[in-house]
Formats: sequence, C-alpha cells, structure tokens
Amino acid sequence: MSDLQPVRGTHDILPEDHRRHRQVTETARQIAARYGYEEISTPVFEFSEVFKRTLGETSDIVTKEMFSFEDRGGEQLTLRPEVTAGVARAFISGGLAQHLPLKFFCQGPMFRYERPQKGRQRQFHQIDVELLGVDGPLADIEIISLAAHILDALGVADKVTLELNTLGDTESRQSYRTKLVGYLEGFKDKLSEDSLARLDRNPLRILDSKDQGDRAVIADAPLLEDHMNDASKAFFEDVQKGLKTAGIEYKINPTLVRGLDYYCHMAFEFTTETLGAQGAVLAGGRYDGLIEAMGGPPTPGTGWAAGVERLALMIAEPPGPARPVAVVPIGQAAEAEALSLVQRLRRAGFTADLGFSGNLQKRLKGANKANAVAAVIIGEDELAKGAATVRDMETGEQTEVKLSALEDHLARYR
RNA sequence: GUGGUUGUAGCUCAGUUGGUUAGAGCGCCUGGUUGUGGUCCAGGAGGCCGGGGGUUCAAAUCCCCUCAGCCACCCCA
Repeated sequence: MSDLQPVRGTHDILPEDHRRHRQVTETARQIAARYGYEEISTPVFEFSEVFKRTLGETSDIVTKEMFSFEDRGGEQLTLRPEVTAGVARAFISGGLAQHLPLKFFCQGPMFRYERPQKGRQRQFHQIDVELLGVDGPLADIEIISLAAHILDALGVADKVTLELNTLGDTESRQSYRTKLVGYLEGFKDKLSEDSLARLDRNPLRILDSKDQGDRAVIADAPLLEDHMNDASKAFFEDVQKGLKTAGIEYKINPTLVRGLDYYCHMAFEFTTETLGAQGAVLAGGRYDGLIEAMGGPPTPGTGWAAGVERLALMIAEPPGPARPVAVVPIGQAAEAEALSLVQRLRRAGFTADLGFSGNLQKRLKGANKANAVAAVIIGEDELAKGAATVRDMETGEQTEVKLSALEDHLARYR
C-alpha cells in the first residue's frame, strides 16, 4: 500500500466529497455574483518572488510552508499558498487599473507544507473574494456582509463567530511599531526564539504569541489602540456602524493580528469551535499597500478567503444525484429500441440509465441499486405493441404505456 | 518541525499469556427465478495483519526503523 498512497496531506475527492465541495463553491459563487463579484482564475503556481515579496520574508508561510521548486529553465516557482498575491499580480500584469473598482471571486486549490490534521491538508481548496480600488470602509462592510451571507446560506451561521480588529493605517502602524519594538528590545532575554526572529520584521505578530514567557512581556506592552490616529479610529468605527446596520454580530478581538504582513486597518476572522484545533473558517482584511509594494500603481484592496474543506465538514449533507429512470431491454431485439429510448429520455431532460449487460432480474437489481424511480421495460411483447412496461420502483406497480406517450407518463417522476 | 495515538477483507471492527489453515457483521459475486428489484435462503470470492528489519523452534501479537491517518503544539483556510 505504501507505494500507492497519495502524497501526504493530499486527498482524492470522491463523488460524495465532491457534492459537499460543490455545495460550498456553488453557493459562494452564486451569492458573490449577486454582489457583483465575477469569477477569475490565476495560475496555481507563480514565480516564488510573488509570494516572498507580498507575504513577508519572515511570515510562517514563506519561511516554512511553501512548496517551491525549480523548473527546467532554472526559474524558481512556488505552488500558491494563497491567492491574493496572484490576483494582485494579475491586476498589475493585466493592466486592470483603469477598470477600478474591481470585484473578484476566486476558487481553487492552495498548497502549504504543513503537518496534516483534521481540517488541514497540504493541498486544500479556498473560495476567495477580492475588492480592489475602494479605500473607504464601505468596501470592508460589503465583503464582510457577503461573507456572512454565504455562511448563512450554507447553514453554518450559528456555528461561527465574527471577530474583528483594526491594525490602523500605515502611519498609526508605523508609530506603534516603533514604540512596540522599543519596548520589546528591553526584554530580548525573555522572548521566545520565534518572537525574537519576528522582532525586526513583523513585531506585531509577537502580540499574538501563546508562549508563556512572551505573554508575560506582552502584558505590559504599549497598546495599538493608543497609537491610532483619528483617521484610523474613524475607519474602524465606520465599519462597525455599517455591520450594525447590516445586522451582523461581531466581537472585537484586540489580539487578532493575522499572519501575513500586508494587512492594514481591518483584520477579521469567522471562527468556529466545531473543527477541533482549526478555529478559522473564513478570514481576511485590508491590504492597501500590497499592490504598490509589488510594483503596481497605489491601489487599495480588501478581501477574504475561506477553506472549502473546513466548510464542507460543517454543512449538512447536500442532496444526492437525481434518481434515474432505468431503461431495461429484454433480449437482443429490444436493445436497439432501448438505446434510442434512453437517449430520447435524456434529451427530454430525464436522468436515464441503460445498464450495460444482464437479464431482466440483474438489470432490475441494478436499477434498484441506482435508486431508480421507475424502470421502463421493453421485451418482445412490448416491441410488438409499440409500447413499454413502466414499473414504479417504489410500489412495484406496472403500467403499459405507448412509446409515443412515454415522456408524458414519466413526467410524474421528474 | 515537536509530542501523543492508531494501522488486520471494499467498510466497521474482533483476534487471549507469541502456538497449526487469521475471524465476524455489512458490502460484493453466484444460484434459488428461461420476463420482475428490495426481503429471505444457500454457496462463493476477497488479507504481503501499512512497509522494512530483528528476537524466537514459532510473530497479526515482542523490539527497532519507516510510511500514513488521527489528536495536540506551532501556525493557519
């Protein structure tokens, strides 16, 4: 078995799993469309630089979770660990700046080299929404409303909590960052190894540390909210007002910082208790500096991503495939008639099944296993009369029906 | 990357202090039915006991290594 195992952290998605995945992605796509978000796809791999520059050299994703490789031409490539960087790249390379604002829906596989566990795989799928070119809080209110709408439509609204925080604008963040680093420098001997590494690149992440020693240091650290300028405060308040107007409940979590460097202002996360250690179901925030940092025109952006597998674990069992009508020939002579009949029914919109072999008994058995609603039986008797015997697979009741009237008779099973 | 735990038939699981040919239920196949499914009855197929190495007269069982799942840490969707 070991040689035929799928690669660690990857999974085959069999039909039953696919039903759940489809339920998630289709629901999201349809509702996003009502908000004016159209689907785009970017490649599943990019030049490694795209992710290194945007996610931050010291982020966990870049330092230990990327699937990177060199192609035959010597290019350094990386399987995308998230899609925002790819969308930003597409925005720049496609010269889309003149079409702002832009609303995108995305969906597809992501890759992270992590230790797998429940709700966590090395290849997983995300649905994703990006809104580019709007710098006001209305943008954030819209994408959060859209997220809440989708979660509600999936029937998981009561299993999740919306957590919210603000990181402030660049100015506030810079001044706070300076203060924080100044404070933390004094405790270098007490900080954990991880936090020391973050000190010069992403000090805000230290606030989110769960290390005991770090927590003691953080307890007395300067607070981000004390360094917010008026514009940042107003932004955060406006978003909250908007959410209240939209009837969306939330709670503020001051330690919510997010792992990626490019966020500013809003950071939010829909969390759940139902997925074991995996709390985050849908998360995102604002990334105003991202596109400019990549070399594009200064363009504000905000968006979120959600884990398809995680949502699939949370939703109720979606309905199975439509129950078919089984066409059952008896004997050689009837097979040609059955073949044309089954096609006729399919073109008329029925789900119809024609077995590949077997006598009447075997085919009825097959029809039963396929959960057929009815069997259309054609033998020599029926051929002679230009009719078929329609057997109701629920009641066992049989009716002789003229071939010309078949669709009408079967209409009840649609 | 670290720690814990599990791995026996397609699925869920038994398998005693190491002892002949590794079992059960469900599922699958065949027959009881030459034109009637589900239920029932009879029969059958299906196992490198995750993989490799070791201990032993003898290993599914004990030891080591390894792979994978799950759980937790870390981090995240």
